[in-house]
Amino acid sequence: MRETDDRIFDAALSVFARKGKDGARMQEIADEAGISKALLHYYYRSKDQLYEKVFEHVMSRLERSFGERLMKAGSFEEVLGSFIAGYVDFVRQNLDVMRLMVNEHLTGSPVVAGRLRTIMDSSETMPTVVFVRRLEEAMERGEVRRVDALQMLITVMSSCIFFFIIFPTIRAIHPLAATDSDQFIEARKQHLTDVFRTSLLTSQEQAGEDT
Amino acid sequence: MRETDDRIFDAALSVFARKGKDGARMQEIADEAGISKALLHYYYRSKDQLYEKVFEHVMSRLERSFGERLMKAGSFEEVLGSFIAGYVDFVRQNLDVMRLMVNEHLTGSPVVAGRLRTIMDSSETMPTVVFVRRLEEAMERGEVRRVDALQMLITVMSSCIFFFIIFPTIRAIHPLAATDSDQFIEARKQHLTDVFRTSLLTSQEQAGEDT
DNA sequence: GTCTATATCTCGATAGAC
DNA sequence: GTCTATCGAGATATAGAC
Repeated sequence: MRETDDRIFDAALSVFARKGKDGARMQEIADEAGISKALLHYYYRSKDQLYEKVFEHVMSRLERSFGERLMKAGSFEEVLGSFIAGYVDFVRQNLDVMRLMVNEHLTGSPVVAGRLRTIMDSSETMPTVVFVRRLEEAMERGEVRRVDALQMLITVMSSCIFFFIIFPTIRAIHPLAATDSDQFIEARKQHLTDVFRTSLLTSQEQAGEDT
Repeated sequence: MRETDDRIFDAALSVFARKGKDGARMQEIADEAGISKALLHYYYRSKDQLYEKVFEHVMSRLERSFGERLMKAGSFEEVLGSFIAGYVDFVRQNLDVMRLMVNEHLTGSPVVAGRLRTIMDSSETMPTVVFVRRLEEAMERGEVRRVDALQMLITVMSSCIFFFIIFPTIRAIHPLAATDSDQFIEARKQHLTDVFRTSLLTSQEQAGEDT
């Protein structure tokens, strides 16, 4: 059996992610961790401190994710494919992290924006940072047509993340998602890679056009 | 000064959207509506009933939005442009509606999925329904290359919605969003229309390829 | 470290005056 | 219709035994 500390952490992340900071109940976290409410307070004096801790950890998990893999990619086409696959997999394996971040944004907690800015600036291996740099380089070389690189980043990220949020609804409208979600997710990676590759890569026959 | 009823409704939508159903506080709603907590209970017996009412209204607002406009569009290229512009504008003008729906999904409330299914089936003027049908027709005619129409819908919707969720972060990384958000949003419509048009429309020189 | 029991506070909801 | 005051449930947090 794992350390109590770990179980608390996972339970807290899960509950905070679903209910938000205010909606979360200490009792629910304790239950999910299989301990008493008192013990929960023994480890973390208050709900605020527990949330703080969870949020810290989430941010660091985001920071060191799959950036290195991207650095190694050769062509921008490879970068695009790796970014999409890596991002989708990361979100799938860290659903609660994603939910927590979304919740943070919805509640308008001022913490997020400032922190993300710092991370984006500092970490040279942040996948998002690598993606933008590689995209800009590829535009320079004429490998891809000219677009606003940051807008492109936002578009690709949105497409990789948002469907996880509304998955219950997607289940209701897409047959494959209902029957085999893993297969649906793989199909989605394919679809996204295809859509954005087709949109970006300049072939000889296709003249570049900008905004 | 508007009807008390209206003020309550707007306040409730706003607070529920930010905090979720559990996280929302009746006191906060009362404050935002500029009335006492007691009066709030006078209008709506319980928090559950208030939430129910708000949710009902939100769903109906989604249902009859900008579907008619889409029906009139001629080519699929027009459909695409109208859908993106219409969707982005709808979300911008109904931010709380979007937040509420996202919150519903995060909390795993079973209400959403079932309801959306019904709406998607029933309403022939739902923008999303129109979009998918028009896309499929355009593929038949060879006006656009073959893709999974539902995946495409998800991708376009994601790109139109998600950036509103993470707007605080976007402010921190995109200069235009920080200085003039309206202008940023217009630029985003342009970007999305461009990206997906380029990806989908088959020109003579460009052979269709599928998943 | 972990529990049960309890103190303390906050929230949803009601009573009753105006 | 609107308020102040308050009840009772349920939440966070603490005390104290093991």
